[in-house]
Amino acid sequence: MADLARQLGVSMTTVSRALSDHYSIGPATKQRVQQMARELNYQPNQVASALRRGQSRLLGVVVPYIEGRFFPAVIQGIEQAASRAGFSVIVCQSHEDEQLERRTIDTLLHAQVAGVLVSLAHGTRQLGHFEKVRQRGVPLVFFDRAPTSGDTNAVVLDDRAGACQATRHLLRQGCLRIAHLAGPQHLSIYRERRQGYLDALQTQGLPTCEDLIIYSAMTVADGARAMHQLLALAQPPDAVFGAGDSAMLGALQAVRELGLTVPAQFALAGFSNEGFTTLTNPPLTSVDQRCGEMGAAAVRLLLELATTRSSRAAAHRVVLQPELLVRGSSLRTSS
Amino acid sequence: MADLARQLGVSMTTVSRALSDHYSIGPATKQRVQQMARELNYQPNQVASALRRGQSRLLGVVVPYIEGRFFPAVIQGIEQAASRAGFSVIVCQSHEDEQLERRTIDTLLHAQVAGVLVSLAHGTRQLGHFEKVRQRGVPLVFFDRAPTSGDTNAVVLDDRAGACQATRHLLRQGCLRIAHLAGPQHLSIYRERRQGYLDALQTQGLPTCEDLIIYSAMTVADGARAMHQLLALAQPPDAVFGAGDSAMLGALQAVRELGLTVPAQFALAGFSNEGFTTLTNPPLTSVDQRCGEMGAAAVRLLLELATTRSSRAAAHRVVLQPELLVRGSSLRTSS
DNA sequence: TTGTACGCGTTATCAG
DNA sequence: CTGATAACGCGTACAA
Repeated sequence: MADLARQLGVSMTTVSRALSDHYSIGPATKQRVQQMARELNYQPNQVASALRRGQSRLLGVVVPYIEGRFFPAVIQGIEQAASRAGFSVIVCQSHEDEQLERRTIDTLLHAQVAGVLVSLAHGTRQLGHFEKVRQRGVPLVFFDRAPTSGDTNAVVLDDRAGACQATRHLLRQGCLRIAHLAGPQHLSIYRERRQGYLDALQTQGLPTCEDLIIYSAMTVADGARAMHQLLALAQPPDAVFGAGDSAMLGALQAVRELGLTVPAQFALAGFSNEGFTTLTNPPLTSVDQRCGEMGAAAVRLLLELATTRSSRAAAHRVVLQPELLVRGSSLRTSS
Repeated sequence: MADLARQLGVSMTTVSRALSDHYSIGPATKQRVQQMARELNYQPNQVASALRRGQSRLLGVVVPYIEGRFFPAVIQGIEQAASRAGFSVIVCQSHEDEQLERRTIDTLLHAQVAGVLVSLAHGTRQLGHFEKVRQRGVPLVFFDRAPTSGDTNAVVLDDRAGACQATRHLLRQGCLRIAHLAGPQHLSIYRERRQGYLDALQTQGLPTCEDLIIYSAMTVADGARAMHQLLALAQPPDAVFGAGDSAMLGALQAVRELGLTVPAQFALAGFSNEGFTTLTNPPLTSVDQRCGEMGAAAVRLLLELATTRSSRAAAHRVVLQPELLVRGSSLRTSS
């Protein structure tokens, strides 16, 4: 920067201001400085800048893990939105461990990140480390897995609406008795999805029957097992909505092995739009979680907070509507 | 830090040195300082440290994309190894675009990363941006997709050996005529895998037949199509080794629809150990790419370079051996 | 509108 | 073994 100033016969202050587009610099000077900066291929030292301002152009992201489809896709969205705004992204994993989560938050704060995006580990109970973030004035946004207490900024999915949509779709396809594969009910996403399923039945004035709801850990094997159980009932269902795609994969395999044709005799719809849903035969109808949009929305919210920091206004909570992707496992040609 | 020094009645210099375990500090003093640091919950400002030393505790990672199974798994390995060594990780995507790749490298250099790990975008031809990294004295390691010119540090997989291993496994299972689903031959990984397949046949003294090799883009549909073609031959094969798992998924579906039992009448083995390989029926035998080990090895190599920077010794090239995971699609009970 | 001077929190250098 | 001091590169209050 000193070189630049000398070459132009101005002070470093002027250079600094011209490059950061400060208002008190004449347009002519600005032009000259920026021109020369390009010529000399000047690269501002972001570390020095971060030290001086106490804040970098880095966003920290904490996720439970980065395998599977969901989190990479969200990170993808975060990355894109961030880079558009001139930020880079540090990704850390909590491995579903509260202790590690606490440590990664520390790491990020030390790196002077300009903001933190978090999806909670399942085990997390104490939220003290996030309080610390707030105290340092670093904006904080949760996505997907947010604390239930309402005074936090978060971007979440409307699981209930998605489940309702999927179930109603099955009804519209002419299904009369729809079963549900439910996940562990201590996780809110699975509670919500079950509730959405019930909503859909109730708005149609249909009876809900606990025999048609099977609870499990939602593995492939669980899904297959559940179908064997359901199809052995006196009044077996003619469709199933599952709260996760893996279980639905097992369900699909089981249904076909039991000799039913899909979707004519039995229809299926899942949740999450996993990668393999398009690979099965027939492909699985599923509820997409809008991963990319979620990431983008989280960044937007974060940057908004960063600029209007003063306003201690009520916490924002963005609720994304999922999208039902209808595929062969539920689409009857008649409709 | 000033507080710390005052409380202990020593200088900041001493504190700094004690905390970084400098040799010229008495063990007793070290103890006292570190004790007090813990008590006051002192957190060194990494940004200031980075500014002063011209190097941070950040590693930059550039990958083409983070969707799918492979790269997240490698990043996982990188993250783990890095955090063990006290480094954090910035992940950037090149989106298979040379221009973007160049820009991410700049971003990382500005962030003063201590090292850079790169998996090349497919389109990259000019390697000038990497030369720049070297000039700044920042250690650079490629993983998986490395430049062909030999003077670079890289961790790669022995695709040829993996393919050979898989093919030999099929031979040992009693298969006599093994076909191959090959990928685009302008990509070295697919060339290598084809070669490994040929190696296996040749070492067994078996003839190789171009009719049994089908070239495609390796999609699910390609795999199915290929099987229809192969099984219509006058002398159809009794097994197939595919250079990618997606194609093998299509192949498996096609084979079963044509009425053959797997693995008794027809055996299959794929490459990459994708997530869905355990979900098919029967599960797919596949060659695992040791993603985690690759990440860890890359970090190890990088840190090694960082310490022995002076030595302009020959570039290291670590070649990882893949691991064949035998599953139901190729395992005959007789064996 | 521009320039001067100081400080952000560390660490390297040199002197004790 | 320890301490004083300068410097890393930038942003900003204040003076001109």
